[in-house]
Amino acid sequence: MKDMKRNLEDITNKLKNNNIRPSHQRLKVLEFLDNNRIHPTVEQIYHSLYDEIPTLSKTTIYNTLNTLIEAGLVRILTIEDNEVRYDIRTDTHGHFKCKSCGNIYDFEVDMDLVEVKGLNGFRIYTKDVYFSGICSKCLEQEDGAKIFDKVI
Amino acid sequence: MKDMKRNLEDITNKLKNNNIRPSHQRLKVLEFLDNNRIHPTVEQIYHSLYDEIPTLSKTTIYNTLNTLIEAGLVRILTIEDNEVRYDIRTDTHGHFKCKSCGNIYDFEVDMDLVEVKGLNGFRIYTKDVYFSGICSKCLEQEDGAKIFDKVI
DNA sequence: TATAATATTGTAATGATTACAAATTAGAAA
DNA sequence: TTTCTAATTTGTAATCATTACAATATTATA
Ligand SMILES: [Mn+2]
Ligand SMILES: [Mn+2]
Ligand SMILES: [Zn+2]
Ligand SMILES: [Zn+2]
Repeated sequence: MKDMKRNLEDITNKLKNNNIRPSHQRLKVLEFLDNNRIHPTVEQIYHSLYDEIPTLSKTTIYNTLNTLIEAGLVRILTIEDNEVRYDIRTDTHGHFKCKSCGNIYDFEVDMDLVEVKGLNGFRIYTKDVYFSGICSKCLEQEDGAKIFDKVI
Repeated sequence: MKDMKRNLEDITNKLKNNNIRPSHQRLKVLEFLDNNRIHPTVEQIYHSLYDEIPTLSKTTIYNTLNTLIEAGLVRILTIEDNEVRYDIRTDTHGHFKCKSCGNIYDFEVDMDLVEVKGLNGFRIYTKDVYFSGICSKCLEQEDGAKIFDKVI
């Protein structure tokens, strides 16, 4: 209870600090991203908030996300064709997509030590890492041989 | 001259070896990807081949690329929202996108040595790396201070 | 050459995102 | 609290990339 309120206050301040009016819709979108760290799509966010906000428009989700991205509070993930996802974590971290369940996991990676060849004289601003494979849950649940045979 | 012919023969064999009929359009698409390592978009490929093949349809470009991807001869790059690109290199390598000129460069990276936390029990199949910043050409050409001030 | 299988083409359909203007809401001022 | 104005939300239309589909053309083989 208290945590919920505190959290909402934090989110409100987060918006205010970035000169973004803390409207009901914006608070709900940011709260959803904070509570559901699943790198959701626009569709997922819209569908999840629709019960609470029956007048909600999908355009508002797009507008809000673009506003949040511009302010650096959210970042966009385009790890695969035809699915754009949104991440409330903006610090450097890697992403793993499970080919079986489709879930996207965060992982920690230190790219500072990685050696690269062919970028002499280049100025690097961002480093993104994207892995894919089968997550531990899917490996446990499903039959090992089955997964091994699956065409990837 | 001779190299061109040889190259075309190689491309034809490449298709045949993968049970893909070496049609005129397919040869031209693959040849373009081989000769122009710029990670082109569908639009770029279409536009470049249109002079040679006036009857060319954009659907053919899509069909051909999907066929080549399925055969593992080409891979798709979705390093940024709203631009899908295609790469004839299918071996593991990194990509750098210049925020100034928009060009995408290949670079060599050894991901085997990279340490990650949070993927215990995961089976990893692919590892992709995507950097962004300013390329050496743009740094040389433009005024340093100007680039530094530019909002990224 | 004749035939059947496959590829190409043009057009229509789909789906995600954006543009835009009207309606609503939030925040400051009175 | 009420009023006023600017910002936000909403619904609809427009745009753009990609795919579906059927007709036409091409290829491989006999
Ligand atoms: Mn993440
Ligand atoms: Mn490449
Ligand atoms: Zn999984
Ligand atoms: Zn550049």
